[in-house]
Amino acid sequence: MRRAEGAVEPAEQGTAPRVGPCGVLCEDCRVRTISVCRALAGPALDELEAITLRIRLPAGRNLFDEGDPAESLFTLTEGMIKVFKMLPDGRRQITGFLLPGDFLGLAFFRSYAYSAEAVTDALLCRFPRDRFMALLERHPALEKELLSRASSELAAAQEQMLLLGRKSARERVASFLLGLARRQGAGSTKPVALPMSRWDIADYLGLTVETVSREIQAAKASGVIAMPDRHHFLVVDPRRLAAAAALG
Amino acid sequence: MRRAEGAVEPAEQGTAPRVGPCGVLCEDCRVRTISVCRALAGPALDELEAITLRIRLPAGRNLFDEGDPAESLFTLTEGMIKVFKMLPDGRRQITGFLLPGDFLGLAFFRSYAYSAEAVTDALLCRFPRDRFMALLERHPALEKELLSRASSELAAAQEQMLLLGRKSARERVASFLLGLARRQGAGSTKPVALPMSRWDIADYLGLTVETVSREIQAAKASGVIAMPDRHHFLVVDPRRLAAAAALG
DNA sequence: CGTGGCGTTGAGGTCTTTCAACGAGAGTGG
DNA sequence: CCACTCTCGTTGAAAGACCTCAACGCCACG
Repeated sequence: MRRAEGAVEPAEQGTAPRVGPCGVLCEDCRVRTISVCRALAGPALDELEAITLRIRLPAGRNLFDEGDPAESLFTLTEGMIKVFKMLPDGRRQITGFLLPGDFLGLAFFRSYAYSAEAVTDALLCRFPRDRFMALLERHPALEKELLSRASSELAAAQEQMLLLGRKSARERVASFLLGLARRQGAGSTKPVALPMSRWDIADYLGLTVETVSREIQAAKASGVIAMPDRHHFLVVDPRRLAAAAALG
Repeated sequence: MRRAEGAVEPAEQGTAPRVGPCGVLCEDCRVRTISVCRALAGPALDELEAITLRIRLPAGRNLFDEGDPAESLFTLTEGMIKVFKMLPDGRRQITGFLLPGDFLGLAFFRSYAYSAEAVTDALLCRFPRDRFMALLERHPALEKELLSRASSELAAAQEQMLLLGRKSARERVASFLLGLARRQGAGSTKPVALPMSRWDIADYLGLTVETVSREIQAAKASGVIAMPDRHHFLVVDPRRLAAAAALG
């Protein structure tokens, strides 16, 4: 869990695409970056672009730790990031898995209240905190967008509290699979990516790996889902999966 | 759980204090209201005051239900409110207990994502949603304050996820008591109010009433806390209580 | 004085965890 | 190429923390 020294480069400003750490994908990833930032910043896009740094984070590398000074904010443009808190004795609770487009580091505090680590290789936009805050002053629309996102995150957090406090192991796993399928916009034929380890799933659902493994096997055996391999699944029976998730 | 018809009155505008449902406390509660709203609105106070309605909510009455159209936002000025989500079969998860000064109903959605109910008799300021949003447009400082509060709430939610997902019953109860004591700014001699029922505590900590009762008794028996009565406690041994809470 | 909600306590049950073993696959180095 | 090691994932058996069911005391209330 060493600190990220992930390749950092200033945002593209000239016309010719530079070859960065992303190699040939660089121009493509720039397009995606702009698309994600536009969703975030709207009319403030140009100014946001000007303070954007691009970061590549290899799988397993951590972005920052709980307690680190919160010097940057991020948006994820590609890959998956996990966000978690730990107890002194090593117990861990993953509070979220981030997908492209998600915002990270919304902290009005001096230091991060949680740690963040790459699940898969990831690409992020990094914004220096002070410059981002200055941008916020000039663009109320950006602030409103952030408030809206914070509001959504809060709703998701409350849903997760319901899961952790009141759902059985079977319901937790079903809810998790269903949520993942929905976020990835999967029909019942398209396989859903499950890139995180069973340990990560367990720490997200407040269970042990063994229980997670058993429940996934049970779901497979009952024909609710199918698994082409251990890191992809198909929702075979959405109705039964939803029922198993105890949707409220 | 009927809907709140709690006495609603327009905010004071004249000079002479009207006698409202709060009776003789009205002027006092107006002072408190303004103080709370100033913390929220800063320089926008006057405009906020102009759209403020005061509500009195008796203990046990609910303010709104999950799914209701989100027509209002609130701040609590006195008493305690609980916020919760439910599953179709009746299982309940309380996601927070609100104290005076706390903001409620921060939803950029059409409807509330949770229910809210008074734990004790409560006084609130109610802001019509559309007028509040219009105010937000004109006062970026107010928006920033909201973002800051949302950010704090998110941090608290993550802390609670850690509790629900990874802490033992003993640790949960200890964390809860400690958190309550801190929020009420209690020294080790001043009793801390515990106005909610054991059922509420259980639904907040993801436990059963019986387990909550047993753990509270155990804490009492071990001399970590003392209880003058069933709804107040004293932190006798802060160090041991903190240790029992598995602080991270 | 009966009734009902709240809180506590006891005994037994069960769901999840703990402990343990094993197979598959990836990376290493001789 | 082949041991060797390590992580990941799965499965089984046993243990335990918390839940369920039940009974009881207390207090407010009609």
